[in-house]
Amino acid sequence: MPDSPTVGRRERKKAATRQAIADAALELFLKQGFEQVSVRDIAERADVSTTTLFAHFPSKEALVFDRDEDIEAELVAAVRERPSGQGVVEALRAHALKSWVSIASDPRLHRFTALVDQTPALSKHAERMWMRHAATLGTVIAEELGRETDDLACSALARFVLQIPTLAKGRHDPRAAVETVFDLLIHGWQSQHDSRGAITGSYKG
Amino acid sequence: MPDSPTVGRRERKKAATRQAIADAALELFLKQGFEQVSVRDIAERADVSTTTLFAHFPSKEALVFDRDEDIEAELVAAVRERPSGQGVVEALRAHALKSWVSIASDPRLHRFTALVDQTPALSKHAERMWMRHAATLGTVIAEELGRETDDLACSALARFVLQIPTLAKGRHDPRAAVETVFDLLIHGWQSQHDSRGAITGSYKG
DNA sequence: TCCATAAGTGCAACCGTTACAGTTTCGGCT
DNA sequence: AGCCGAAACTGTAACGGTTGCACTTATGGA
Repeated sequence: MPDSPTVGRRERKKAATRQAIADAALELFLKQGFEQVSVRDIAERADVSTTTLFAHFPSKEALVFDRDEDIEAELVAAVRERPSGQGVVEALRAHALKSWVSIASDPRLHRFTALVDQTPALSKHAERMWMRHAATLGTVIAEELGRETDDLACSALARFVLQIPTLAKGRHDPRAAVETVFDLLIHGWQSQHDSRGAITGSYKG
Repeated sequence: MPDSPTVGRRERKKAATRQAIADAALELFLKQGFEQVSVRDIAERADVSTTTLFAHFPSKEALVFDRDEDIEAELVAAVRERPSGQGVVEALRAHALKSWVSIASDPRLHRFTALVDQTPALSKHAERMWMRHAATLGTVIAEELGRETDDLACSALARFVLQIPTLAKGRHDPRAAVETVFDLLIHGWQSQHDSRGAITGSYKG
């Protein structure tokens, strides 16, 4: 019994097909580049019809991010199952450091991250992926805090936190970048007073 | 002399062509819906070839946001030409209230905003538009404050501020939403302590 | 055992987008 | 005034992502 109970042959085959498609896609993309591979090539390699391919993935770009749903689930879990007494922001910070940063800097995934970074269509898609999760995350945060589902502070927090992966990407020290931005979110930009120039000056300062 | 000097016939004709295309597009989109109109229809209506159409606009979606560049220019100007002594954040807040909020709630533009809101491809494109401006805005802010071009606090501020249009859209009081989010950016989420639940609780709180 | 239904197939078409090779139109320069 | 290179524009054809459709096959539950 390879899986959890009540998983019939049908579902296993479906998962296998999906995985075969994702694997074929990644392999071809890494070898030839995203633009150089057509969905028909991928379907061929995975031995399915293009119709089936699009039954499993909504677009060519989505083939690369097949763990999309898991990532959202982990994000939600990080907030929902945080240690009692821990604030939502701290839970998100911990999750960001543990999951995003280490994944992004894992040398085994370097070829993957390079592929995404070097392909505009994929970077674009990744960015939109995070924003799609923002709505979900926003309602989860609101729920956790007992606020209205569409509470503005919660929606804003969700959107801003999910900008962080994009913001940290490509920095020499992504970990430090994540920490810095979380500190900014917590304390606000008024704390940005230094000798050079204040971000939040008052009128006639 | 209809324009500024040194504007020859060539440039005027080019601008006219561009405008004709944008006008044709908007007219058809409003009448029949974005998906129901093909770029060939639009080109036909504007009496140009589809090749010409794509020489002026990079995509079908972009036909709707032909003021894109002006909007970015205004954004940059709002920061660069702010009253002396005014903080960057305050300048952005003022610009948001003056330009974005009033445009978004202008009844004359209702059909336009409704079109965008009801067409996923267009909402998506609008959101990406703002993010494209984030890079520019980030460097301008950094420049104004005499920081490194890629200063993290500046990049983050730019991205977050440009989330605000999306965040405020669809709220019953967009103006209040803008104000609230700017206050959050300035003071941070630690200020979110109320009787129900603190966003930034500490461990073992 | 039988059947409703989900998964997969193959084909054809739609449509956004681009390459290409050519023509017309300007604007600067002599 | 007249020439020339560049810019704007054209028409056609193709490419490739995506979808609709009618159909077959396999599966799990009744």
